Amino acid sequence: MEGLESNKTEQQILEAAYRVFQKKGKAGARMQEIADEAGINKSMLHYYFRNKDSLFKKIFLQSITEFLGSVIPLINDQETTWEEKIKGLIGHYINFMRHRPDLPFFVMNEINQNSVEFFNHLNLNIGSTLMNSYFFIQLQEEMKAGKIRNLNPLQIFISILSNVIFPFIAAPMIKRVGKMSDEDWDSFISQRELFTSELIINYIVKI
Amino acid sequence: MEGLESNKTEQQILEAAYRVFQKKGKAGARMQEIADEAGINKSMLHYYFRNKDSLFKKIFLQSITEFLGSVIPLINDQETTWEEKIKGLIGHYINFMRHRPDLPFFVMNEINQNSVEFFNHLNLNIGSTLMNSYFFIQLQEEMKAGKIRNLNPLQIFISILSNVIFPFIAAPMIKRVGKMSDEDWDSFISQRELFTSELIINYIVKI
DNA sequence: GTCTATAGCGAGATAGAC
DNA sequence: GTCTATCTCGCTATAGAC
Repeated sequence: MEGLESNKTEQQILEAAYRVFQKKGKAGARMQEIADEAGINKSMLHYYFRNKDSLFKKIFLQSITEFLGSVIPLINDQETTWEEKIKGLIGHYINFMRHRPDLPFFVMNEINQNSVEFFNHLNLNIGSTLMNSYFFIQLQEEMKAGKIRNLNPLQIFISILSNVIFPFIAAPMIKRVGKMSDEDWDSFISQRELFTSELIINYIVKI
Repeated sequence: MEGLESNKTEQQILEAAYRVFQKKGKAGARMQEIADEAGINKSMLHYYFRNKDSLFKKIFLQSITEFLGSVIPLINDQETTWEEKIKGLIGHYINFMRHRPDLPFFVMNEINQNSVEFFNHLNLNIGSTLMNSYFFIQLQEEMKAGKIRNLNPLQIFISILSNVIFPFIAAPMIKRVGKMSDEDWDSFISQRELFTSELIINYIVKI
């Protein structure tokens, strides 16, 4: 029973820390705020996670894994065409960003802030995974066969991310510039999914 | 003479604050670090700018103006076609990001952190400027005439920004994934300029 | 495991000599 | 205008009772 209780507390802290760190960043987050958000005494944070740094590290690792890890099955799916993969990636990230609008910003911000060593240290071999992915192989084969435009697959992949993630990062600015209500924003994002799919695929296939 | 001296000191502080705030963000920046960067005694920061908040406000306002203001002449140029404007925008931002890779990230981060009121308070009427720009008018006319695809001009504009700015925001991640040296990165960015131009224009013109 | 009280320190801000 | 010394406060972290 004690074990369960402690797990519950620990879990509440983690969930609160997840929200606060992503919203405020490491430097801007306050241990007191995390404690309040969790409805738990501040000293419990230290009891379970020793200090701010190690709590942050846990959250950051979880965040970056969610952000990058979720695409791996998608890009290595043997059953889908490259075109379906592109649509799948765009749909996945639109959906992801709708639920966690702060996450990619948080991840990239902290990578920029903390030394690169820290980032290298948690060795997520995303690199080779992406460059050797079935998605990239498919694209290269189609290019060799002259069926699609001859392009750098990494540029294609970055374009997908750019078009879907950036709008969420710039959301406050876009809402203001476009004088959008929350419903306007929702439909803008729905439109964006289609827009991006067509934008990218159209460019790739045109000879 | 005194006036000149003080201006010089003030200027050095501003330049140092510009760099430090953009790199570390408001919460992460230290007054001591700004002073060191400027080669100037810490108390001088308070002498000239009263406190951290007001120094930050100055830098933020300058940053957001640089970021948004520089495009206004471009999108309202009466002498260029919509196609030239797109190429111009892409070229401008690639060049801009090369010299100030931290700026857009900084601006958008602080907009997210600080309350929206603060952002509203510095009323830069970018909104109506963009939506009523000559660029948007040109696009709408071409659409009405059936010469280009019928699209939301704001989606087009956001796509331009996304494809050019996001890669710089995600630079450390991209470099790592692509195992890039600094020269690799440079050529990736050069390639990106062409890629983005073709990507966008190709989609717009295809009937 | 959970709480209260408090130590310790870093950072922003000020006082005051020059 | 510029410097040194110092105040003050907020935040992380710990001690210790229960």
